Amino acid sequence: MTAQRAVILESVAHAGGHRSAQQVYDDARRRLPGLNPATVYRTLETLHSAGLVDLYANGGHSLRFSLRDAEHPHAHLVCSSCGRELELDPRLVSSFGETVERRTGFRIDAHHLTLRGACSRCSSD
Amino acid sequence: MTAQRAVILESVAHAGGHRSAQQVYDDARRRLPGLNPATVYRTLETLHSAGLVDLYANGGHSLRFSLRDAEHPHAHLVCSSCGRELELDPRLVSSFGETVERRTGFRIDAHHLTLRGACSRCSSD
DNA sequence: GTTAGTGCAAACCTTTTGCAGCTAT
DNA sequence: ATAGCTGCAAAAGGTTTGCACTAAC
Repeated sequence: MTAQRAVILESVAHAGGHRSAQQVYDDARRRLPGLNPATVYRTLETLHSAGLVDLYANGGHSLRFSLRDAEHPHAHLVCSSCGRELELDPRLVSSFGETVERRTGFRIDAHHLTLRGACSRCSSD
Repeated sequence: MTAQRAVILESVAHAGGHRSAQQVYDDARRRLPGLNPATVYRTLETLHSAGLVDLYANGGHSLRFSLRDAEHPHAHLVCSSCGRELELDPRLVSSFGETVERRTGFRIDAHHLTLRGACSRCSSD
């Protein structure tokens, strides 16, 4: 565990996670000047393989990273129109996941669950 | 409606949809040599605005396109391990969607619903 | 001395943009 | 003439790779 990794992991943990690589990079570099983007990506990949960090795609333009929290899987609701992101009650996610598994045998990875649609503000327009 | 658009639309419709821009491009160019990637993207955007084509992000590395089928929204279950794709009973999707909307005000776009996880075969390993 | 991690720069892939030419009204 | 599409080439944004250097066991 190097200084870079510690700083990067802290940055991911920061703000409850859900940060883009760019955000992690900016944040980490503030505390560790000279840090390189490649290091950020490589480290995030390493942390992901180690099961410490989740990654998912929020809309095709960048990867997102968050601390893994095995006890509390959650879904992301991404508004296609304004880009706002909300989190969905984990219980809703798990009960849906259980229903799907019962019916199809398919086990949804709740850590990667990203649902697109329209948030309350945008759908009322 | 130009020749390019017809060919691109056909390519999207092909194989039940869910194709990357690259797949659409390769397929369309086979029938219309000289076709340009920029034209594919611009046309897909146009078709999307016209409500003929859906687009969504599948895994962060490329956009996916499919024919819009307003009558039969469906979710896709993509196995992260073997790549197999299953379709999910639309009724499960809509009831989940209704619950989410009741609780959060967020209206999930069922046309863009792609869930990753492990299929029955792979999760029993 | 071997292995793992880092910085740097360059490559890469997907997507977007500027511009000139063409086609059909 | 005008407006809309297209091809081309170049740019843009995000991510990955090759390579040499350093630090740690």
